Amino acid sequence: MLKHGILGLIGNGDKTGYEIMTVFRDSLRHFWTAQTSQIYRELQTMEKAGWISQRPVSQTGRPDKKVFSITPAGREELLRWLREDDLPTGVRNPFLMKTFFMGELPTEENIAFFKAFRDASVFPDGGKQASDAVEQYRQAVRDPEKAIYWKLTIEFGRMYEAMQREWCETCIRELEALRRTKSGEGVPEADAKED
Amino acid sequence: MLKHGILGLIGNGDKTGYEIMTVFRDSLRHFWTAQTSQIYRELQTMEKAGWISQRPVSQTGRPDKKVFSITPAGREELLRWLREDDLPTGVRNPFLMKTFFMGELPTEENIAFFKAFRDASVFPDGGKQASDAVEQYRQAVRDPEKAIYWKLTIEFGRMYEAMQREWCETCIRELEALRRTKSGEGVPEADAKED
DNA sequence: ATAATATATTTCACAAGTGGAATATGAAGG
DNA sequence: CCTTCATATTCCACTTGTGAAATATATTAT
Repeated sequence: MLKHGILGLIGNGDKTGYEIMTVFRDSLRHFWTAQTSQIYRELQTMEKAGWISQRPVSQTGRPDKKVFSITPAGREELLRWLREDDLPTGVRNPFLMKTFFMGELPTEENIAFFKAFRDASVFPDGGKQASDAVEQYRQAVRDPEKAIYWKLTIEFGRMYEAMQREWCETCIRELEALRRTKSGEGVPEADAKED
Repeated sequence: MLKHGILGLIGNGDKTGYEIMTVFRDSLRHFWTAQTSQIYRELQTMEKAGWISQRPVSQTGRPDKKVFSITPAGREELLRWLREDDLPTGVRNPFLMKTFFMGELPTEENIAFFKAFRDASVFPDGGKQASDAVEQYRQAVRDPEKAIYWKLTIEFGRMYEAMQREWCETCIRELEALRRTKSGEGVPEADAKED
């Protein structure tokens, strides 16, 4: 997948490894993260596969750089990938993994965990920074239609965050109810009017 | 993370590699997937690390098996991991990666993609099968409090699916609007009464 | 001066995950 | 009888990702 992400970025215009790294860091981080080392490695593999080609550009006042362009074979591969319908495998949610085993810890600690998780956010600004990055990228690429899709990914990020917050609230409610049950253990049902 | 998931499962009661595989396949698949080979490999590493210990059990009518138990060191590690607060790195959403580059394909094709994605589901039964698995697992473990956390992970799955469907609807709406704009290009606004 | 920052790329050891095959046993179904 | 299924484990080649450092140049801030 990372390969194809990089391929797509180069497809939108020639880029150096460094530029690709900054795009991942600034614009795609809400749905994909990648180490610099990984990006440069993939670039090498992709060049060997003939998807992209390299052109050295010497600069004054800056280190020289290697500009990558997509080849016809690369463009073909990009379209093939976009059309391929292999629901990609491998869900992997570390937070749910922890949640699953939280019964090992005291309820109190878990309530605190969910409160912290609820208040954490990838979009602390409601996605403004991400939207700005898309806007900038759009001007560079000069294709307003593509920007629609970029915005949709940001919208997903926003909706995901909202859902996650809601889920955390559910968790907190459930655990607070559990806490009440435990503290009230053995007490004869004085008043069943509790909701 | 997989290591700790396996550790947690063994912490809930002795298990063979095969049993762990079935739990991942039947109950945790909505938030974590793992290959059999990976599970057995992790078991080896964990034994070397002293987190778990092995006990061979010969069976008649079945191949012999190796039953793993958690050690005191393993239990300690499990609690350490649960309390550790390293927001684990690495978001990775292949669907959003595709969405980001969909501008390469005709709008029509993308609408079809989102419709198919909207109708696909990990919980085609609304989570009933997962809930049943939890119920069964609860009876095996005999700790009703733990089941609360298991149900919370299923609830997350349900909310995630709902959110995803909603997002797909948004995508479809946006793209259908775009399609209308394109087909209506150059045509003077004959009737603005379209919704 | 000099320290930090931004640009730009490479290397390396390691950990984690994939996908497939191979091996073995007995039960159940046709 | 033969195949398929469920149990049970192992091995292997490969890809992907992590984390950290090393190297180099020039600008900007202290």
